[in-house]
Amino acid sequence: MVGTTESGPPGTSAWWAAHAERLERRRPRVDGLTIERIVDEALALVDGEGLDALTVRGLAARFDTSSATLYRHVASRDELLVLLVEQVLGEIRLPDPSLAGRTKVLELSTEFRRVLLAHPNVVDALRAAPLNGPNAVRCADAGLANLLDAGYPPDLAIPAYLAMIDYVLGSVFFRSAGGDPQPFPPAPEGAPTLEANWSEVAESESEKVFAFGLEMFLTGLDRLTGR
Amino acid sequence: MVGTTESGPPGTSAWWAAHAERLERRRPRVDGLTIERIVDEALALVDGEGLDALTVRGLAARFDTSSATLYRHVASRDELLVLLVEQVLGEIRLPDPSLAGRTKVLELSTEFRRVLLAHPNVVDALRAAPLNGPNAVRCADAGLANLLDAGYPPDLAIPAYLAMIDYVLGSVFFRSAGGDPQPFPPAPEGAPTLEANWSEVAESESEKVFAFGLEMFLTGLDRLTGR
DNA sequence: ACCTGAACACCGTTCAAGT
DNA sequence: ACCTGAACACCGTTCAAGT
Repeated sequence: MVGTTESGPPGTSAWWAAHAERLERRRPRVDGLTIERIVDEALALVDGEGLDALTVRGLAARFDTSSATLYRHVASRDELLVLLVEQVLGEIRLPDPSLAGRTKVLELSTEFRRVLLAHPNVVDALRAAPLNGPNAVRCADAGLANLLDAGYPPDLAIPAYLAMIDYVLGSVFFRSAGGDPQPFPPAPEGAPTLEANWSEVAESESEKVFAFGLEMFLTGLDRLTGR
Repeated sequence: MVGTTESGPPGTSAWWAAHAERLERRRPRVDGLTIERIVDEALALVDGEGLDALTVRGLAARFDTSSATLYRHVASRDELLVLLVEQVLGEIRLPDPSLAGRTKVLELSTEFRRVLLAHPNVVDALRAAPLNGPNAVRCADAGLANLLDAGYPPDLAIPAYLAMIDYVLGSVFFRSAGGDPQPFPPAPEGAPTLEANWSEVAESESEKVFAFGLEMFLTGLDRLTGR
């Protein structure tokens, strides 16, 4: 991308600041492309065909143009991933502030998971770069605030916060980018315990498993804090 | 790979059966290559340079040969990923059977996580194909057996089992393939709650966070089962 | 100043031609 | 029968040459 001022790698705070400036300074282009249109199209492409299908060439083709032309709007494929993630995180609706803390904790976790499952092919991009976009920061702050609001002391709320983020990500892992429909659990041949419980294991709904795990976790927290 | 009998996609039970047969039928090759040597080298490559660096051409180069030659031993890059995953899962040591059930649950989860963190670049390959290899099946069966052995009834043990696998995977997500060193949490600019707790958040050890989450989860299970 | 065809250094995979 | 150079259809990214 010609004329880009140095701003560090995509996704860093410095890059986000420079990005905001670029958006303000921009003038109309003859090709009619904007970052917004490009990211929208990229998300449609990734949702439909997977993260690997997001190639600069392929995306350019959707606009009937060449990769070189796209590079006048986006500095790299990595930058595209950063913008894609921020766009998806923007779909997360924070719980009503007036709700009880524990309810907000449950709701935000479930909402985070819902949005990731709405865009499973984007999940891998979450770790491609730092998560310093406005939407990421907004959600990250709310997550910790909710736990504190629920009354858990900081020395429990903080590890609980970090553990819950891991849990949400793990709960979508096998259904995310490039994932086989059912990689796990394995066929139970040669696995006596799995075989004996196979119908219950195979029929488990991931939604219910997630809610169960979340509830167990919070119940443990409650017991530890004497509730 | 010439002469491969049809056996379904890599990672399926049918494929594993055919794979075992192939290993038995094989005769020495003039190039001196074996699947074992290829997988060992692939793992070294992935551990050192990431999953994306595992290219058929690049791997062939490590044996001073061409990609076409490698394709006489391995049918596809996907097959390589399946074998890589199985190799890594083979490093998981199951807990001593004589230990208490709850202890075994904690130990196996921690061991699973340890092995994944020893090969963070392999983690993504876990969902590339079904997990029906002998090592995967062995570990999967032990995981459920341990929970039942701990005394949790099947209708709790099964969702607990599935939730715990998700949790382990989530706990390594941000440190796995292609992951930035520290993508999360974000820099706390504009995030008042994160900012107020920043030193505690930033200094959290992922090992401790993981153990905390696991303990909370099992404590919740204990309470639900009246313990 | 802005745009882009063509090139560079890569991919996974196949197969005809060699031994 | 076994092996592999060369090709096919792709990548991300750059830049000289055009307008």
